[in-house]
Amino acid sequence: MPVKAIKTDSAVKPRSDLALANLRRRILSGAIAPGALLAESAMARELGVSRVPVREALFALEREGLVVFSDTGRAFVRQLSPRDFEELLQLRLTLEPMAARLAAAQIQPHLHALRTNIAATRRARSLAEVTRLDLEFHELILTASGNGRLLKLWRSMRGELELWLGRLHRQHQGQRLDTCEQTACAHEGLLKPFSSHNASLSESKMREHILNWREWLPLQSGQ
Amino acid sequence: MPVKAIKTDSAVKPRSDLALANLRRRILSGAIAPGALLAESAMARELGVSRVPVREALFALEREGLVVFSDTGRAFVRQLSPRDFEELLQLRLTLEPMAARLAAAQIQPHLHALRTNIAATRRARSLAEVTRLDLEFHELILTASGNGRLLKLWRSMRGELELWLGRLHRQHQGQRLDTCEQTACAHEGLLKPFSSHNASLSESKMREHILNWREWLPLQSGQ
DNA sequence: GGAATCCAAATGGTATACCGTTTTAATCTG
DNA sequence: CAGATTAAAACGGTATACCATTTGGATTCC
Repeated sequence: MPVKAIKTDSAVKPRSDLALANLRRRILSGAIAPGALLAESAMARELGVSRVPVREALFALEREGLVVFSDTGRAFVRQLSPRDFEELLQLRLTLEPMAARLAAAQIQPHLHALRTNIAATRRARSLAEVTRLDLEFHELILTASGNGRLLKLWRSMRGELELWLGRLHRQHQGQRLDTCEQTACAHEGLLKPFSSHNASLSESKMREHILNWREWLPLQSGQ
Repeated sequence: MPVKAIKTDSAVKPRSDLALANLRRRILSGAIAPGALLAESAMARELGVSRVPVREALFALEREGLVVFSDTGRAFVRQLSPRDFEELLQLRLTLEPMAARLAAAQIQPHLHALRTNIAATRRARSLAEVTRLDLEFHELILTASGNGRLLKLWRSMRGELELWLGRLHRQHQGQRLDTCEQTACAHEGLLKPFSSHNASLSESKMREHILNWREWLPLQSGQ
């Protein structure tokens, strides 16, 4: 055993991860407005790190869809139009039913996590929490599909979804607090065809579920 | 007019783009073997630039699927298994028929480019060129779909496809030189339902086309 | 001979510094 | 006052340097 004392495994937090988490949180919470400039120097100063990790974080955020770069290399908080949201929905309507079909055959090991998620949804105390759990439920299905790339594609859209939903909720505070139970029920309904390993029914139910979900949303508003 | 002489618009080549293009070419051509370590310092020395632009290029290549990072941050040339390729095909079978359906309504402005592509495919002199034109044809459809995110998702898979196909061709040199005409014909067949704006037929023909294409490939081999 | 140990070289993460370009705003011009 | 000009500040791209960790192999030990 080395004299050097205990090796703490690692637990070394890269500063770029710190910057990433910080910026992501502030963008999703709306603390940084859509369209705002994310200057490397300013962010670095705020976070007490150098520009290099900030730079990496910005690239990562671009991949998540939360940030866009101008042609001169400046980073801005992503702005979304209703059109953007429709595009995302179109993709969900293709990818998620596919995931549901694939997942039906091998859902067993994931059932516990799914049920836990539904229970947590019922106990959720805020719209933001319901949204997070909702997306998590869907991501669990994507995971269960067994197609790693499919999951990756979904994750690359998740940031944009959260961005849009967060802004939507902030514009309609207090409304639709019943979403909690509705979401839980809808997800429970999805679980049935999964449990019986019915692939084609899982697929069509998922498509229907996403279409319904779309109807619930207040669709107006821009940015 | 400024005294300072002519402003050459820009034409300033970022060194990171140079590094990106160089590495991409060498990886796709097989000059750098699958699984090989891509050390930042070595690449920087070779290219005569500092590590910073190399670093950026590596991140970009990771996004393209040509490079993977170990948990300690080292970059390696991507290795692909038959399973990976099957996942890609599953996704193509979902995304491209969808793109075809959407594109059918608004294919008009893209017909010329598509026909030019087919003509070029007929004149292609190497398997690599056919592959490039083949992928370009499909990317044109994705573009015509009008869903920008759909195109982005496709592009994030394109690198992996090229990687796999390149390796496959190098293992079966000289075979299937008739692919040239076959590909052109298949693509011409696809063009018909597009021209008549038949969305559902475009969709199913595209699905069929991809399935056929899969059959043509020599499926064995790993890495 | 095989496994644990240890050390030197290699590697990645990050801070700092420099430079050309882009922005921005103040100034000038009509 | 509106538009063009220009100069200063801000910003991004990149080179260099330093440090902690990782790696790979030589060495040691059993």
